[in-house]
Amino acid sequence: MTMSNTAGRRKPPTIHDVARVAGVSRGTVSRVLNGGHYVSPAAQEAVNAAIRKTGYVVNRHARSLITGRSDSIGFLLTEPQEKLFEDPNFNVLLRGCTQALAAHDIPLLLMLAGTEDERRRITRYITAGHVDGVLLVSSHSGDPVAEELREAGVPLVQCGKPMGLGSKVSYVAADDRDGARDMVRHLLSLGRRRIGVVTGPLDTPGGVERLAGYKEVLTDGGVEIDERLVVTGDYSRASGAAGAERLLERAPDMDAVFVASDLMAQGVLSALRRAGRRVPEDVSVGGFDDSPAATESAPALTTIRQPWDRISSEMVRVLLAQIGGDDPAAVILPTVLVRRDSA
Amino acid sequence: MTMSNTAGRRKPPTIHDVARVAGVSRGTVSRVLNGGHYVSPAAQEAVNAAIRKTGYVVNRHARSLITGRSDSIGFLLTEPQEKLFEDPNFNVLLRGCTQALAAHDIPLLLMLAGTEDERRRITRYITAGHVDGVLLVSSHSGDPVAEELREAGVPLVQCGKPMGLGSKVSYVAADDRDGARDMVRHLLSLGRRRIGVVTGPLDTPGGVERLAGYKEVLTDGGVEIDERLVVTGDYSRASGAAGAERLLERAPDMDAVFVASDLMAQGVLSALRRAGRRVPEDVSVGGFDDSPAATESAPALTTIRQPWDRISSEMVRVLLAQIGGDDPAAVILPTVLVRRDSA
DNA sequence: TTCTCTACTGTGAACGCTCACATACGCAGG
DNA sequence: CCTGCGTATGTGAGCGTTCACAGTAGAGAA
Repeated sequence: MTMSNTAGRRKPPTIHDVARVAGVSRGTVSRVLNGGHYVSPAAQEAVNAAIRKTGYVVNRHARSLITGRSDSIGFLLTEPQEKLFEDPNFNVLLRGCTQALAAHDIPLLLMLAGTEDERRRITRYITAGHVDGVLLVSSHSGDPVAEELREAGVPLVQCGKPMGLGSKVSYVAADDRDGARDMVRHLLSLGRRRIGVVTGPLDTPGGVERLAGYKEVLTDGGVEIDERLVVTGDYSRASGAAGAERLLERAPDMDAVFVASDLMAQGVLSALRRAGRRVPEDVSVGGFDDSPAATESAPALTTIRQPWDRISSEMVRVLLAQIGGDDPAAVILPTVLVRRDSA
Repeated sequence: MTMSNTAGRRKPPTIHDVARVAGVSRGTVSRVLNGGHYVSPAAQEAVNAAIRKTGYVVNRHARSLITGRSDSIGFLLTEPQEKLFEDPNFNVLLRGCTQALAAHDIPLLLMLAGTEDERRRITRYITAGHVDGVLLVSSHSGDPVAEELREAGVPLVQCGKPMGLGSKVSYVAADDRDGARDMVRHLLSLGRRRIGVVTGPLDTPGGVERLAGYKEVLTDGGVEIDERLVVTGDYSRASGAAGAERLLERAPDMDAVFVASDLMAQGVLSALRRAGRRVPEDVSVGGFDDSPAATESAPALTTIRQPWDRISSEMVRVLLAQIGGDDPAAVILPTVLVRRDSA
């Protein structure tokens, strides 16, 4: 990393310049910059005018050097990174977090830890205090990064419920179980009784919880659980198609499928079409996520909307609170059933 | 932005600690950290051992304060941000840039400038010198951000050829025109003669260039340009469907379509299906991008692959070179025709 | 020897900011 | 009158680096 100084950019004004122009001291300028307590209205105004006039922008490095915080936070993805391309939710989340942080004037550092090497590098970077906190996307269980960061005392908020022991780590998640309940209840209300399910990976809380909601509602509704109607996918489109094929093979009388993600549901739709089943006439299909893909499929997917915009803003809120000294917190947000054509 | 210091994180070791442990001075440690010139092998080794022992990580803020560079770069998206969700290429690009930078130990700051407010805030942030350079994604013409940053002397690399006057701004782009040529040549080789085109927005270089390639090959091949076979889309799936409908209406004898993006091509495929045309029997369809969507559609899309991984790494290379003092550079990378089922 | 040159090492200053402290100015109460 | 207190302001120190400069030591040349 060798970068020489760039020619043609002139030195930006410092707090000193502002103080001189405003006719006050550095201290007063600094106080105005940091909330304006103990500053007379006259000085306040003079400083603000001087800031406008000089075009002053605070030098965050100098500030960080003394405050010990970086005023920046990391967005860390430890999933294998193909997920980045397959899952549209990731985009919504990343955008939401970036904007929520921007509102606090905090830059977001994007960190991708696909390989072991990257993981080590990033862990060092974070624990060295170069970010004040971390927004973590990592649904798989046993992720050592989360544990390592937690032990190092780095403020941390996970997206989605962590699997491990209820270790004291903050997280924000949609109510997976309740969303699944809503969908399966909806399928029941349509008169369906042979309801299949394509779950997510069962080492992810989303996979487990959505399956649990499915079983709960069926049991409560007096429908017996048939394990032939339960298959596991990995949230990919292909695994959805494969899952549907397996379901049709094991339970040809299936009249509905609850699919734990929209992407998988797209695969399910293709497989059903190939098998000659009409959706929703022969088989109702319910997805999960309300991703953009949901409206693009034919027929449009009935699905469970996860409130991604709220998830991202809550993640940021919880993280900043934790950085401010609050205890870790768990936030679970309600989902919404979105009725379209597939069920 | 108020963040109190977090409890429970202890002070990281400084260059002083390393020097003490290694039995040398700060200066020597600093020299080892910055390339190790004029350091004896013995001192070198002692310092490295001390670094390992103490777990020292350089404090980038202190370094930046004196060097005047931030050793971080910004990834700036000025497109309306729905593009972020619709366009899978964006993901590939973002990931590629992050990783290419990671190899240089440079963090990437994600900046989204959707609104006017955000634009101003981000421009201030950048011109204040808080990043050493900017990777810019902004295909629309007349983007004032690019101009503003250029005037401020901020090293800048655009993704895609900028529209404006050949102003001296670096960019990295795929060879749009040549890619279009390849595809249309391919369609001609299949015996198609009534070849329609759904272009991108004509205020983007991609839109213009791909259309130019299309016209070039037809003219060279002795096929007369029929303006009824030319419609303009906006890279969205919906605009592809609408475009195909308009084409069919104006030229029912169309036997092929070159679509300027895979996403639009998906819309075209749906529209053709709805109109009862078989692909590729009745109408051949050629896309552009080779996005993940290309293999997911039915039939799988014949398309032009843009070398996104190389685009991102070249963007980073060019930007770092420019930060190092090099002149702005333009890089144009070759595309590849990927034959699948749709043509 | 003495002088120069090269390779290496240590030291003080400075980067731009915040924080703790000192100070100054009313204005109340004793 | 002095004391005390709350508000408002200025000042010095120091955050952890790098950089320029001043050395030091040893080798080779005069």
